[in-house]
Amino acid sequence: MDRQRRELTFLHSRGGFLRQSPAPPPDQAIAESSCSAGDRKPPIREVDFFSSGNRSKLSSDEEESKNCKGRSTSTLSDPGTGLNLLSLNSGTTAALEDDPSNNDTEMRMLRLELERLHEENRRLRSMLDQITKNYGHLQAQLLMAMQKQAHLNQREQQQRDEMTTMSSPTKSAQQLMDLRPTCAAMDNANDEEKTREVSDSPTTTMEVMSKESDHIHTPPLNHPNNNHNIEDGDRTSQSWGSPKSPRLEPSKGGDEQLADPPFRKARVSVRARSEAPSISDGCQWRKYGQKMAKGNPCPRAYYRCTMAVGCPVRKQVQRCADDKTILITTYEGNHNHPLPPAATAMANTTSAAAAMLLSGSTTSKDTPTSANPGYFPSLPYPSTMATLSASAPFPTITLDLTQNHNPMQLFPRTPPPASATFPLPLHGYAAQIMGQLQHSMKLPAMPLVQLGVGQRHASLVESVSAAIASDPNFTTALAAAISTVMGGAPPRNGPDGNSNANNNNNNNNSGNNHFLPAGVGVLPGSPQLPQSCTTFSTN
DNA sequence: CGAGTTTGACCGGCGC
DNA sequence: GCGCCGGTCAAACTCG
Repeated sequence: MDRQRRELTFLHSRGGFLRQSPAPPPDQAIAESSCSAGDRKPPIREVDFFSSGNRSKLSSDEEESKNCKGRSTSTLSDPGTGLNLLSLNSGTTAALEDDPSNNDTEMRMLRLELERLHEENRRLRSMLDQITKNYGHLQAQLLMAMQKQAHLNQREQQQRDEMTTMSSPTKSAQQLMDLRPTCAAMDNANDEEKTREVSDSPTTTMEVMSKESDHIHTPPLNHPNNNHNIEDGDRTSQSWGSPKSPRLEPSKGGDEQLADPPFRKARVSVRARSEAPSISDGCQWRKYGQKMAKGNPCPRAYYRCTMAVGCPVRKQVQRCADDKTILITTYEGNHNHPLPPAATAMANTTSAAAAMLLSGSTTSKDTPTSANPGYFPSLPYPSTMATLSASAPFPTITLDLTQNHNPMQLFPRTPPPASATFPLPLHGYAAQIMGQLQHSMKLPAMPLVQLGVGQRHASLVESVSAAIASDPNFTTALAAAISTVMGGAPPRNGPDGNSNANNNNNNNNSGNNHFLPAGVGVLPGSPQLPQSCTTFSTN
């Protein structure tokens, strides 16, 4: 901002054209100019480096980028913006006309200067993109290296343990317990080893991008009971932030309680634009606290799920410090009760995200049949849309719904192997949304389930592309579909997701605890809905 | 009057 | 050891 002010001051001194601006404070003026310019250029993708290390490491670049972005919107938000300012601002013109002797020269100088700044802006932007990419690659490499190393260590340790098992069974048992971190239930010993490794390593978060943030609020997903990967962890640690609040979840799941290692829990954070104070996600919440968090002028509210006694699910709601229109909702824990369909749909997505986060880091890349790709860089999504939280005390996956993207970007850029399942949580939504679209736009039914993923994507893309081409109301239909899928109600139908269970196609939400492989698309009417999940829709 | 919210106090972890 | 901070508790308060 200082930089922006300096720039404005600079321009002011150069041409004096800003002098005529009716007086909004610099910040406001910037915002206004940004708005008036129409922001025809997509904003720099926001990259969240939750890790303090990363943050500190990249802070300068980030700052630079922000400044760059700010400058971009204030003085050269897009090609020609500067000129537009000059030409559209009558006051400016008048100011320049007051000094006819230097008009041409000043104009030329200003143009040159603006062009130069624009170039610099572009350079910085590309630098930021590059840094983001590099960061992703490095993190992936680091994780892989750590996993390999850990795997080797574990093997050695295991061999040693086996040698001594006969004499000290207790110790082995204890070690086994220790191997159960957040992603507790693993299918085999190898997974447990990997899991442990992961929990010790920096957390990866991926930010899934989505679109139409104004209408979509993704539900978080912590979920649950269906998800083996998270269930144990959540059950054992129950309350979120469990290390600090062990009493919150008195006694449930007795057996698992015995082992109560202070391992991390996965969190699912959702960033979505919303003017509403909070998002309704199909669950009932009771506020139990509010705090001012450091570094954010907006208070953080704490909610607890009240749909069932003793439900361990918590959520935090806070507005983004940088952009107060962005609501950040963080979910933790698994519901221990059936959810309304509206909530289930959402929860499915969020739980998939959580599962992905947890199992993703526990799954080796060389296991192609795994349901989850191991690292976000391998995900077929633009890495810049994913926020990775590496330093958070809990593994956190952030679903960023604040960016506008083409609906097609819900799908991977490149189709994954046909044998793979959807690697990312939003696929659940995507599938549902597509289902809604099929319905609302009379698209031919697509047997998604039978198709391989690649085919599925291809079909979807083709069909939807065709729909877009043939139906100008696609956006409307998409919005309606999203509203429906989000569990909320399509604007015309109903109030909010809390009670609007019937709007959702997924009615089979109770009692089904089958674990949904992370990212498996949930189709409307899919019987494989998780029992408990957290969902939300817009208010 | 019950359910939900507000808000100051309290607790425990963590960094210095 | 101390202070900061995040998270939770619980009494007081509000609202329908």
